[in-house]
Amino acid sequence: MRTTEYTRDNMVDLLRQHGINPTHQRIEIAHALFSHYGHLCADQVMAITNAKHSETSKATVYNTLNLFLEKKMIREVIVDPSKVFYDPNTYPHHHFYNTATGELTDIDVEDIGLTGLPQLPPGLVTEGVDIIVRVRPSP
Amino acid sequence: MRTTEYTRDNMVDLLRQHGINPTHQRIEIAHALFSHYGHLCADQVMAITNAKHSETSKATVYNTLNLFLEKKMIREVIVDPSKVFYDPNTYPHHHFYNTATGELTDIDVEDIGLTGLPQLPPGLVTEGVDIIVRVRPSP
DNA sequence: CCAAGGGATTGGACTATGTCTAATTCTTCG
DNA sequence: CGAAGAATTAGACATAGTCCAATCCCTTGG
Repeated sequence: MRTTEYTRDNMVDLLRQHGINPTHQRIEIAHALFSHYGHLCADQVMAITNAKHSETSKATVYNTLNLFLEKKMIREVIVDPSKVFYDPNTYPHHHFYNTATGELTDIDVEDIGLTGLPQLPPGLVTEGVDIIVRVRPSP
Repeated sequence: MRTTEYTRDNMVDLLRQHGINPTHQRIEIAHALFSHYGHLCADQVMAITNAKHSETSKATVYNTLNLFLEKKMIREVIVDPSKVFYDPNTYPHHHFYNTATGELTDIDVEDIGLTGLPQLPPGLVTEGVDIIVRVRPSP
């Protein structure tokens, strides 16, 4: 578990560590993602970065999120057909997804035991395993 | 594993078993899903049902797929941010997802051992557990 | 300091998936 | 037959995300 504070200076370092040129917009977007440690979607990221003064366009938000993904600085979580969540936690873990509220909660990878994955067809390699536990309020 | 043939007559029975009034369009859509045993998305379903004569509108395709989901006659698989796959196999199982080709392959639930799911916060119940193994061609 | 070049950002048009609505058609049944 | 209710429809609409050409900005060399 990370204990770093998510200052803008630390964001600059983080970006550099991932080979990303730290620009104003990228710093703000990284800060939004990491300081609201959680699971934001693109429009939430945009709302947060533009809360005070509108300074980042939709195109840049999407460009930047995709750049972060490519450089593996963040991860995407696909649980809702209508939008992608971006997860600043790249340490292996899984998720509870509350289908009523849309809330995502982490499950530590240590907490789940997974055995007996079938062999892959030849010529394929595993990119990752996502476990999503869909939950809802009891009736 | 089902061995039934997916004739239109059998589709009528299947619809009735799920409390769905079997209309022409619903029979065709069920037939498309079950005879192409696999994982289709809405536009593929529409293309198949309208292959010979165009007789089913986009609205009906979506209405019907959502009705089938509601009645638990099929399942949705959310792995691609841009579209939903519909899965006629409602027996518990998981998926390989080939991120390069978009291909989905079933993993029998018996083949995977899953232990130690963390306790749910009170007031929540589990709807289901989806395991997605993302794979890609080895480089 | 200035100018050039290249990367970053931008508005806005565009695409694709999916939803909504009001009008129409189909089916059922007295 | 005729009324009522269910199903279907075309097309407008909503929304997430992509694309592109124009502009901006930052760095570097002279």
